[in-house]
Amino acid sequence: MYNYMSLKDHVYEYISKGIQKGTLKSNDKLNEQEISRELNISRTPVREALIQLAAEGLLISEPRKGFRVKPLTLKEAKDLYQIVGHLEAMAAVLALDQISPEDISRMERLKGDMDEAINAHVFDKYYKLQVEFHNIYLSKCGNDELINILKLLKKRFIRQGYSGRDPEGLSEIFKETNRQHGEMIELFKKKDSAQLEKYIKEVHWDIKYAALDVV
Amino acid sequence: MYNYMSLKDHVYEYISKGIQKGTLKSNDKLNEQEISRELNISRTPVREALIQLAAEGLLISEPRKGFRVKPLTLKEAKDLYQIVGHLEAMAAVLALDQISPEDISRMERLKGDMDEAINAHVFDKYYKLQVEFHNIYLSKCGNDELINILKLLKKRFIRQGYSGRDPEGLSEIFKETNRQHGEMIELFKKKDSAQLEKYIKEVHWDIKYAALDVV
DNA sequence: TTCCCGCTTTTTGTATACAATATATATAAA
DNA sequence: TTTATATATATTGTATACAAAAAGCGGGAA
Repeated sequence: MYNYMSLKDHVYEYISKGIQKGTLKSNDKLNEQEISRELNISRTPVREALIQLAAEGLLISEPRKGFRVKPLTLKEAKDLYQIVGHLEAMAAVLALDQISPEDISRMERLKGDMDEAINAHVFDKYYKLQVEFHNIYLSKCGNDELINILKLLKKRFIRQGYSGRDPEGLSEIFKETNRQHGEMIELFKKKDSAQLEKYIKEVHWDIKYAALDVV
Repeated sequence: MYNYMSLKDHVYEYISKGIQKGTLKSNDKLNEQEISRELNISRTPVREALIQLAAEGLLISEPRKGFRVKPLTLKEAKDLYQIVGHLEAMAAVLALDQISPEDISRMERLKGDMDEAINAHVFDKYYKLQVEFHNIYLSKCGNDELINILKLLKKRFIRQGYSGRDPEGLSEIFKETNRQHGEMIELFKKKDSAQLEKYIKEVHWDIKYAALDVV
């Protein structure tokens, strides 16, 4: 059996998705019994999932009170952005020697697709493409722990989709971030590691963008 | 009740310490029933602790097989060292403006104490002092998430004490790392952020030291 | 009203029970 | 002897049960 998923894992996905989609909001209480009723399972796997989610920073656990969705404050989002920026920069520098011409082409193609998505105002599509873009160099950095940590950290500030937000404002911001993707491609081509590191850290993951993820 | 600890938390500490002290070694199987017998509790809090430990990277979980102590390979230790190096460097730079003359004095005092500990071959003492030293600037970096992440990461490669290892070899290495602590103090004094970052990242957390933590 | 106290209900934390899978053992065939 | 197969045992995953603490509620006192 290849991808066996325990009930705990299902609950994990369920809550996780709820936080991302925005159905679960900051500070929302997670009632174990309620969840077990919703999924027609017992409380045991529910509690196990909640403990895991708390360990990963998505929930906070208050002894004898229960679990709540960890609120993402602006301060916390900025802190996370800063960390992610540093680690992404590190990954890019590590990947620099492993990036193939095909990787560069894929990045360029993705940049084009992203522009289309932005113009069409399909922001969830843009989001997915952007993940793919970053994953190209992450997957070549050679540091598996780094890849994992970044995945967990990013999970913490990606909440709810972009629906119901000002499309023009988002467009402007994403046009700029995608322009930055272009710059990054250039730096990869030039193999300018110092500039690449600085650019990713200080420009692309500038904490001013953190506000975007705070709900 | 201030520091309420659930049974789950006790198990967490128990296993956690076991890994650090070396009584639990890489790939050791964790039998839930056995642990619950040892601590005179039921399996429920045991499982909860194991899940949390797996989420934090200390254990690995194999579906329907159970939990094992995650082996720390040289590759993994190096990967973690590299990440910690980058994040420590980041923290130091962030802390630079917040470091007071008193902090510097404390660091200098600690450096002296560490030299004493090394000369007396009391390496566990050195270890504790060194943690305290690094915590001085970490606590002033202003990024709480960073502090947390570093704590978790370090937990993963600190295994078993230094007893039963060549004291002369350890002495030599620690003398050098403590000399580096001195260099760091100088850079803090000079407020030379670029050099400080580079030094911590490339010298103090050089991956060649990773081998020290692999058992 | 507002605050406080005691009672009831809910919810968490833990123990126990049981089903399903994995592991170990024994037996038989090559 | 080795390999394969059947059976017994141990272990995990999940459900249920229960005790202890927290939250909710109603009635009085200020």
